[in-house]
Amino acid sequence: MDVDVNGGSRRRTSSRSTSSEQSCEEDQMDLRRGPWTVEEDLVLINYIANHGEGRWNSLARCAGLKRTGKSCRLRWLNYLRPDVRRGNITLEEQLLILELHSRWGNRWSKIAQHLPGRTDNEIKNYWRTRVQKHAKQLKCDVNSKQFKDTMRYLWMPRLMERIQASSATAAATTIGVSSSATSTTSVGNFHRNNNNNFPNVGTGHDGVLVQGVTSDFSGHLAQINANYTPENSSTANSCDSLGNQVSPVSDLTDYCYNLPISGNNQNYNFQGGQIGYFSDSLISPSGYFNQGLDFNQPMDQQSNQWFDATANGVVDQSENLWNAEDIWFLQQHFGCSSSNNNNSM
DNA sequence: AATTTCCCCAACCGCAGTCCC
DNA sequence: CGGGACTGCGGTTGGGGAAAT
Repeated sequence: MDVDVNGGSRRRTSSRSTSSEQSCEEDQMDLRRGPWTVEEDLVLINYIANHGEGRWNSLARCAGLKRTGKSCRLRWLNYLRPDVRRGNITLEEQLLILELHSRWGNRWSKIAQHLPGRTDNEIKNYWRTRVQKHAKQLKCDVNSKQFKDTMRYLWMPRLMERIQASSATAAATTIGVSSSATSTTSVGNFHRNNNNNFPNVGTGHDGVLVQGVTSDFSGHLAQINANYTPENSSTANSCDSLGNQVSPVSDLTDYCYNLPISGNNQNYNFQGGQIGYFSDSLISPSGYFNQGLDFNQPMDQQSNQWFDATANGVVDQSENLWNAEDIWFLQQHFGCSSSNNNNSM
């Protein structure tokens, strides 16, 4: 991401308008807009390869591109730059986006700094198309506490569990041992590790005070990301036709999550990865687990009618963040009603 | 098969911040 | 110090492909 890492990238190192730049200025008439052509891309790539980036307005003129400097900059940074990472957002990246967005809000460029190769535009699009869509499905405002808690207590733990599961599977595969998602790896055993080598999260990076829920969760993130690179991501192990990495499970959709849950109000154990850290490090959303529900009662006995409807495919579980049990849970605890059988977009 | 609707994402726009003259 | 030029950021739009009807 293009940021003022040292406060100096915007600093002009030469006088505003050199003679060579001025000689180019007559080329700036009838500016083009809209999609870039292959020829334009090549011109821009070649010019930057020879002259470097920056000074976008003069670059556009001198390269002979009938584009604004802003357009050239955007095209380069979001598409042509060699280190732009293409393909689906991986689970790790999704988790990181959710975590960082919960901390910083719509600071896309800042979030993008922590996802190498991803652009602010891409993250922004991801958020708008995926996250906000699910908020609408739940008829929650994406900025509401309800939805944020939903992300924190359902979505993010789920992501972590999926990452754990795929990591365990990959590891077992590597050593030739069959494995299942019920690995002995316990998410609940994660603890803040300030020695992690993922420096950007969980350790007060950027002057952000990381504490409480965020702190501990960031510790988990740090663990997850300590060994993460785009190359070794457990979920980025396939490629599309262009050779770009594509996550086989890039969305929060198809995972069958196993409730019911422990009846303890805050010791909220999910099958699979053990999410016992809720009781220690995460603050239970007020009252969410404390409404007298019998979690030990089978889900389908509690909500037969609705469950049947979802099980019959009214809810497209392959494309929804929330499976039937989740939505039931959300209805019970958050007052969010599912709109999966319609489209509120 | 044709049409409509939905969804994704590249690109644009406006604004604010920064730098230099 | 003010103003113009430039850059970067976040919000928004619209084209095109996919899915649904």
